[in-house]
Amino acid sequence: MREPLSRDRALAAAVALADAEGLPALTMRRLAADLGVEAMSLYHHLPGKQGLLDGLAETVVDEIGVAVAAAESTGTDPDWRARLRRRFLAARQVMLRHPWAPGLLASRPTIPFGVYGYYDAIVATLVGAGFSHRIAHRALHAFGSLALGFAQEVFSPASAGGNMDVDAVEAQLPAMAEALPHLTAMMAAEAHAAADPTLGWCDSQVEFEFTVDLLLDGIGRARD
Amino acid sequence: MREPLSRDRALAAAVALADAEGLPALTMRRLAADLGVEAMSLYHHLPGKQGLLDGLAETVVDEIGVAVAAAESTGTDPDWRARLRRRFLAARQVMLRHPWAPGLLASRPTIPFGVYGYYDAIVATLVGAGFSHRIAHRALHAFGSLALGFAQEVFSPASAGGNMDVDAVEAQLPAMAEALPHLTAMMAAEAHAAADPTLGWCDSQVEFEFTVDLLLDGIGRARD
DNA sequence: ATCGGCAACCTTACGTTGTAAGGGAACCAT
DNA sequence: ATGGTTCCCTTACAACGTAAGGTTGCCGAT
Repeated sequence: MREPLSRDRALAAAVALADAEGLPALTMRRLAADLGVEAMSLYHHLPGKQGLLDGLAETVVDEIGVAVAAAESTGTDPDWRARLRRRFLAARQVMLRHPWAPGLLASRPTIPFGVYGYYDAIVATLVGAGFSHRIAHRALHAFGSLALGFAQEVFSPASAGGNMDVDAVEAQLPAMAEALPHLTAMMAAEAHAAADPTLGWCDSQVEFEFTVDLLLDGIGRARD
Repeated sequence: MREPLSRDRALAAAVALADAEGLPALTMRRLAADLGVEAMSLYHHLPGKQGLLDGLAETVVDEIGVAVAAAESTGTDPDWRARLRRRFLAARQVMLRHPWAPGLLASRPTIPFGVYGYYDAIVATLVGAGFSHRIAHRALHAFGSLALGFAQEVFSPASAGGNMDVDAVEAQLPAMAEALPHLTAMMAAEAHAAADPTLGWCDSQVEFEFTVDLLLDGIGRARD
């Protein structure tokens, strides 16, 4: 006899399924099948599909929590910039493991509980570094999704579920080239558009860190 | 006899429906009903639901295009900062009219065509102001969704579809207060959490402009 | 040993979604 | 008048989330 189903077992299977085949593949019937169980059995442990997705979001946020805690414990750097930077980069590692997570978090109508704790720690760091509440508040907004490890990449919404059809875009590129001289020139100069696709087209580690540093510099200046 | 259906008429009705009742209400049958037509008739003008959503995204982006063009023509300010700022704020006005647009754009697996033109103009402005292609590229990533008029607000995903249940959050706030001292203190000091909800909790014009200025300052410094 | 109760799980069924397949009516050029 | 084209409708199906109720097997109490 198999061990009884449980919320945790269901959520773990859901994460695995989403990792392997994407969020759209996560259906009640499919998840139940993966667990060797009938669809309706899930309802004894999860309050419906929305509850499942909420649980998924919660799981990811918790995973960010432990990743950040681990990163925090490596160095006791008192510099607020370094501390926040480490947090954001640690969060990003989690997002890289779960490409569906950004889209999921953005789609949830309710905020996973752990996010509040995460943001509280950020505010604590800022206030402890001499920031006013006002600037801290604006900093939170300015960070936006970066604090959780992902950038809203309009250029590469592949993270939002399915994979983008690179070939299709590539095919119509020549046609657009002459209509978009500056973009074309920039892409030619930066020719890593197709290479290095981690969370999307160009969302490489370099871009992410550049933006983080830009923002940290900015709010640091806003404090003074 | 009513005038024949058309792609444009369908898209216009889709925008109106999404504006009035949100993206989830936009179903093929419902849209057809609004047009006084049967669901399958839409397939003669639109390639399925995905095609409809693509068309919707395209429509919004085009709307941003005209809004930006209008804003651009008001002043011939040669300052790149002012020009970009005006663009972003104009784009934001469009997003405020269509709260579902950010979520839609983020969920689309393919990039609406007009976005390329929009970004090309941004690059043109930057390069014209002496930016290297490298910095221009990073600037695009740093701007992220801000260039299109919205911020990835993890604090207020109400824009992603339904409305957030403010009361429910309000109810559990006291319980979290002691666990989140810094967040609580900040919210008390900034007590406009519930007030001024344009695109969400705190995403007011002020926050948006603050972030825009932060980024423009930052990339300006990165150029030098 | 028997019974009641209680989980956990399954079976069936319904409404809603997107959409494939084909039918019919109006128009238009020949 | 006729054949084709365009536009729209009718019917049907598979997949989804889930409401309602049935079945199994274990438990402690009698």
